[in-house]
Amino acid sequence: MKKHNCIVGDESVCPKVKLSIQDTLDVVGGKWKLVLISILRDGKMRFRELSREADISPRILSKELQELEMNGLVTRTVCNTKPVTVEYALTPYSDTLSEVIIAMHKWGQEHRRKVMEPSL
Amino acid sequence: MKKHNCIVGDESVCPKVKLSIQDTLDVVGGKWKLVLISILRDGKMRFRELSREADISPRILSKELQELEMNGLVTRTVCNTKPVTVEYALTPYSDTLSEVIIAMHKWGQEHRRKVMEPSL
DNA sequence: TTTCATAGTATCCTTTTTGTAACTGGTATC
DNA sequence: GATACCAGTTACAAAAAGGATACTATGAAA
Repeated sequence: MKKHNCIVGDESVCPKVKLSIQDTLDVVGGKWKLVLISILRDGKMRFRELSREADISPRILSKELQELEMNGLVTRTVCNTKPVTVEYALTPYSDTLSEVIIAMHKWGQEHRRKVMEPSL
Repeated sequence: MKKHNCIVGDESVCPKVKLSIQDTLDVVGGKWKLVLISILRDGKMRFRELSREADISPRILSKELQELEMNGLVTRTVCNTKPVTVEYALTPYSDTLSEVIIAMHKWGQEHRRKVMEPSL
């Protein structure tokens, strides 16, 4: 079978792929982060909007956004509006996740199509 | 901001991206599935091997493999060997996940590189 | 003054996930 | 027979994730 181009030689199989995937999952794993990012790709959004859009409770949303902010994927901007509003937007760095998001988007679509096939 | 090509018109933002991502996460979300698939891309492997390779306990591994098998991503083959061995291998369908896995692999590598940057 | 909207936080609870350790059953080896 | 390896399963525990509800604080509108 095809081996990956692996710089470090070791035990039996290169650990880099496994590690890389795990690193990625550490940052955008879980139920919500990629969903939130994919929603924010349509443009910045306020807290409540995002909450409604993603159908996620404030508590979880708050936590997820903090984590995304910590990892430099999202910015939080407080606006001087009538009731103070807060805008969340993607950072340029988050663009590096485009491939991942697009790939998952495409796969999800195709998979649904496949699963929906009439009793094949 | 750019809108996605959306067939169904609705509330405010197209739900298809969100749904597609969630569909994907339903199948390969969680801590292990993508890791296991990425390991199996190097070739079929037996239960214990996989357990050691991924550093995952038999209980979890068993459950994850069952779910992957249910979703048509992995095959389970019992071999008539001295002590019975069981081989797990990827299905052709799992190849459709290549883009996702490669994208996550690349991103994880790049992200680690970025995070490791000496006190930038 | 009461009410509503904003952006969260606090509290409590349930569900899901993950892990550990021990154990089954089969075959082979010592 | 005792031991060891394989592929799991079972029972139990711990932790993480997720969710519901209520609440804070601010300011504007009714």
